[in-house]
Amino acid sequence: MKNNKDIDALVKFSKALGHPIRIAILKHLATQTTCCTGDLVGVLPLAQSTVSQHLKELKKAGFIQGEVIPPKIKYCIHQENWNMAKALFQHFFDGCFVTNRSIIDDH
Amino acid sequence: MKNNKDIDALVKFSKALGHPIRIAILKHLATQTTCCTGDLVGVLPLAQSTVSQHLKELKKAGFIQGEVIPPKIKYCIHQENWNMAKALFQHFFDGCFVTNRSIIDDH
DNA sequence: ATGTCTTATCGTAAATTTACGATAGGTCTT
DNA sequence: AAGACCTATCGTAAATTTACGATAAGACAT
Repeated sequence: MKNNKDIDALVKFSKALGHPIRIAILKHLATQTTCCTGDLVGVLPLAQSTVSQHLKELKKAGFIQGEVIPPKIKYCIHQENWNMAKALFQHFFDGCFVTNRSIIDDH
Repeated sequence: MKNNKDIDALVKFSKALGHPIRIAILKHLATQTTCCTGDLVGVLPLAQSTVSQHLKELKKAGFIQGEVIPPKIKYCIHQENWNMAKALFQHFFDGCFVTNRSIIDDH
């Protein structure tokens, strides 16, 4: 946790994880070999537009990616970013007790 | 990540981490042997009431605890819950991928 | 008791998030 | 070209979050 970019990333990831539906989506995606919006709509107690909105948030955070397979869109975990998020949280919880300088900007 | 209680806890922790000021507070608390509200107010670009509000959120999430040492209140990381959060995130990022079928079964 | 110091809470406005139905867009099939 | 299918986006209302100043609450000192 050395710079502001890491903090921003941590905040970004945390925000995305801060809703039970999005956790559910990620867990579902992680256990499916293939999964499109419609599948999630069928499982979640939400309107299609709302599910799409949550998918958009997860995509914006970098957790997932979509692949167009007409007429559907297959979603899956963005493995690289997933690992990055995992490392960020890990370092935060571990390394929060090692170095720190300025509270706002620890260059 | 077996039940809803874990998911709720994960969401609760994620929400608390979903704001840069709160990350800054946690990082600051983690490196101070002692730290009260006033110290944080002096360092953060926010009003006292706002800092107090963020501290309340962090306390609600379980990340921190306050000890009254008149006339101040000393805050510190709630170690037990901190470790619990760490474990939760770890299991979430790890355990979401107990199986990797992509090698055996494409799409 | 009064005043001081520190922090929490109240009241509020502005911004953001969440949810929905309706609609638009893109691709394939006929 | 028309229709069917799937998903994203738009417009929106309700709920939540964030920030502030003002005020209250608690403990000590005078």
